[in-house]
Formats: sequence, C-alpha cells, structure tokens
Amino acid sequence: MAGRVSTPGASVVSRAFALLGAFDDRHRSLTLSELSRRAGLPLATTHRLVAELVGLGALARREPGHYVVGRRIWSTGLLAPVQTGLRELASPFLHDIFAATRATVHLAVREGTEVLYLDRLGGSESVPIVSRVGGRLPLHCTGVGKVLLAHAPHEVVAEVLGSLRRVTPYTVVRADLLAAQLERVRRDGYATTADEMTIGASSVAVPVLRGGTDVVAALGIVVAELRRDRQQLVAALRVATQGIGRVLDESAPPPD
Amino acid sequence: MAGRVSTPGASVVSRAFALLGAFDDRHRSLTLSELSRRAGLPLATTHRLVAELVGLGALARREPGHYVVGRRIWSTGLLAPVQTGLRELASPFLHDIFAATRATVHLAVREGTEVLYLDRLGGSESVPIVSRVGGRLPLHCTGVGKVLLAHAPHEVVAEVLGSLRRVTPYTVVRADLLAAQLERVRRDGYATTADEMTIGASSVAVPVLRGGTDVVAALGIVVAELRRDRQQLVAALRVATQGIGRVLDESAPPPD
DNA sequence: GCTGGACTTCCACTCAGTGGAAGGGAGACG
DNA sequence: CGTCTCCCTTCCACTGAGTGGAAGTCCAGC
Repeated sequence: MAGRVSTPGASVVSRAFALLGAFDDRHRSLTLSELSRRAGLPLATTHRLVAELVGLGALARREPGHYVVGRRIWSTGLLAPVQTGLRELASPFLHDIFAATRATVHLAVREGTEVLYLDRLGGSESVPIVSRVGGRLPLHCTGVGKVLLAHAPHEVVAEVLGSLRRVTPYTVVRADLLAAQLERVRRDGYATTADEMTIGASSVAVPVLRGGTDVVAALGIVVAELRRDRQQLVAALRVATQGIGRVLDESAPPPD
Repeated sequence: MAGRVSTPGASVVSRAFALLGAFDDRHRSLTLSELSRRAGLPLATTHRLVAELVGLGALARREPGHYVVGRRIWSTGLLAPVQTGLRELASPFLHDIFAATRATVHLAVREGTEVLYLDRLGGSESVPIVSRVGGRLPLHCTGVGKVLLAHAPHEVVAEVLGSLRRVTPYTVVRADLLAAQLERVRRDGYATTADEMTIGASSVAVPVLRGGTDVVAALGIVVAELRRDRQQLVAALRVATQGIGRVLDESAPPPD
C-alpha cells in the first residue's frame, strides 16, 4: 500500500483487525462511521476494508448501514483451543461449584493486561455481573484478575500498576496498596475483591496450576457479600482447581 | 503490495483470511508449511503473515512450529449475532425436543453452498454424528441441508446440483433425483435422509420460518432409523419451529 | 431549501507487500 | 559422518495494491 499514509507502520492486516476490534460487548452493531471512528481509520479506508471483510464473511451487514461480526469469524473462533482445551476440560468442575454455591462462577486467563473470561456459569438469580464469556475486564479490580496479576511477569505488573483506572469508589487505584495485595495473594493462594468492579458484588478467586507451579488460569466466584463464607468458598475453589490441574497434567505434560 | 505477485487480485486481507480458513475441524493445529499449502500461499508470504497474525492475537503458536486459532478470534466471534440472535432464542426449543426424543437435535443455516451448524444438542448416547457447532457440511446429504437447499435461490441450487459429492454409498448424487426430492420437501414441508452422510444415521428436518414465509434456518433431528416415528418427529419439530418463528417475529419484524 | 451527518466514488501517489533464492537446523538413512 | 530431505527463517529488488483527501450523493430534520 502506499500513498499519503496517515499512520505508517500499520499494515493492512492490522487495520482490518482494528475494525474487528471495534466491536465489543456494548457495540455489537456499528455503522460505517462508527467503525471508522472506533478503529481510528479514515472513512474512505474503512469503507473499502469493510466491503472486503463483508465479502470474506468476516463482517455482515444487517439493516442497511449496520455491520456486525460475521459468521465466519464465529465458526473459526470455535476452533480456538480455548474452546476445546481448558474450557471444556474445566467445565464439569465449574458445574460442581455452581451446584454447591448457586453463585456466579468464572474461569479466566490473562491476555496482555486484561482478564479474558473463558467461561461463566451463573443463574439469573445470581448477583448481576458485567463479565461475559469471551469478554475482557481490567486485571486490578476483579478477583480472577488479581490472581492472574499476582502471577504475571514483572513488566505486565508494572504496566498495570502504572495506570489503575477507577471503576467504582472502592476500586483500588493506589499502586502500593495493590502491590501489597498481590503479595498477599501469592502468600495466601487466593484473592478477594469487594465492590471494586461492581457495587454489591464481592469475589474470591484462586489460581489454576499446571504441573503444580504454572498459573495457567484463575477460577473465581462472585457473591453479594463475602463475610465468613470466605474460607469455605476458597476451599471449594481449591478442590475444583486441584481437579482441573490433575486433568491438565494428564492430558499434557507440565510445561507448555 | 506488489513485486512478483503470483495471484494478482488477491488482497493481503484475503490472504490473511485464507490462512484462518486453513483451519477446520480436522485441522485445529497446523505447521507453517501446512498453512502455506492449505492456504495456497508461498512459504515466505505465509511466514510473514502468520507472524503478523500471531502478533495481533488472531493466531497463537503452541509447541514450536504449531499454530492454532487465537483467542482474539474466539472472543470476537462470540460477538457475532448468531451467538446471541437465532441461536440463543431457539435454544429452549431445542432443549424441549431433545428432552422429548433424546436424539441429536440440530439448528442450521445455509452459508453459500454449505450447511452451517449453529447449535447442536445430543447426549453421548445419541447416534454418532460428524456435525459440530460452527462446522460446515454439504447441503445435499443432510436433513437440514436439503430443507435449506429446497428454499435456496436458483443459482445456489444449480451450483450444488452441478457437483454432488458422494459421501456414502447411499448419498444421492444424481441431480434429477435430488431435484425431485427438493420438490417434495417444498410440498411436504420436511426433508429426510437415510445413511446419506453417515451410515447408521437418518434424519428429518423442517424449515424455520420468519414472517410465515422466509426460511431463515432449519431444525433437524438425527436418529438411528426413521421407520414410522417420522410423522411424530415432524410434528415435534413443527411445534418447535412455530415457537421459534413466533419469537422471531416478535423480536424483529418479518423481512430482514 | 438548507444544513449536517452518513455513505460512496474517484484517482494520483507511493511504500507496504511480495516471493524467489539462499541460509540454517534437525532428523533419517545408508 | 556425509548426504538427503523437510521445515523454518531471513534477505531484498521490484512494483501494483492500498491509501486517503476531496468531491459527489443521499436522506432526515428543521
């Protein structure tokens, strides 16, 4: 490509994925100009790329002018190892926990500086939650996020601690406080939150270990209030993660 | 792009999606050279594009040299309307049928000249089947496929009839026979197959109508043998599709 | 009928993308 | 232990695919 390029270094492919990335949970349907704005691309460029993506089935146009993620992306995404690997294998254990507690259960991994939710179980009667399967949330204000952050590489921790966004009045935004919490998470083997992501929702989470050492995911539970259930919930989560860890080690040897 | 282009007319984006398209149910993990061969791209080009896709999270490399579909594609795919729309809305009806029959239930739409399976319910004790949620199969040898084909535009029918691949000894590969079957499907409102896709599996399927006329999907059921259950199964499927149709019409007005 | 916003088309410019070739590395065979 | 094979990675001269400002179209609201 060439011509008067506004942002040299950005490849066509990265532009195309910027368009796909413009969609999220709150924006499942976008117009051309919304796409253009959210992806940070000139309108003309957006127009051309979107037309191509529609042709490839990566996007679809619904009512005139409204674009949605296409079925091709959906069906290709179902081939991703998350779908079959960890997620499927952990599913029965999540069901056990859900059956025992009737609270919302989460399985999540770290993706860059965010939590990616692999699975979520929760009845309609559970605490209202913003998480969604396939959705991303900040690491610093969710239970599973704190667990994953506590076991993340230094540079990730540094980057996250460097920009702690306030979500509720109770979100921990002081880097030193959070660092101390992470230290405690590593020591105690579990993390908690209270009203830090959603008012009226508290959570506990524990790491899922492979080969007894590698933190490959986190398992968490969200309740209205923790009180003295905490230790029981941690115990229930640990039973599940031990089960998951065992199955993981059987299916594939410890290191990646 | 430029230089010595082997296939002028193919854009970078289409090449990138050719790589993603190289993955399917039987090939969830590919090496660089497999990707190159399956996508029909020169190795050097594949190498560069794959590296970029990995950087974007669209692909991931597992054991050295083995690539899989990335989590980014997975999570973006979950935003596709199939996931939330038809699929979610039809789900309770599929469960009803499954509960009543204990057989494998399918919800599918037509995508080009193939069936795309949106959902599938079936216990482990059901007939073994090759379908998979998000998977594609030929139109001419599946129950849902015949329904969708019977209501497809002429050019699609012509293309499919022009190349009928034999899957089992019982697959209908004569265009005139299949055309007659499609006529019967339109008249009777249901389609059947017997050992045409998988030996030992028969199916019945009916259309899902929106606004009473538009065939937007097909609902089917797979059993070991049809015999005289046929009419009962058709009746059960019709109850479900009427339910789905009603909900569809409520949520969005008849035409697209 | 005018104003603003959203979409579409056009086209001169140029650098991102191309892929053949050559280099490295691991395993199999004789 | 040399040779063969197969896979992955890097290099680089060439060029047309991709770019985006500008101008044109369409429609709704005032």
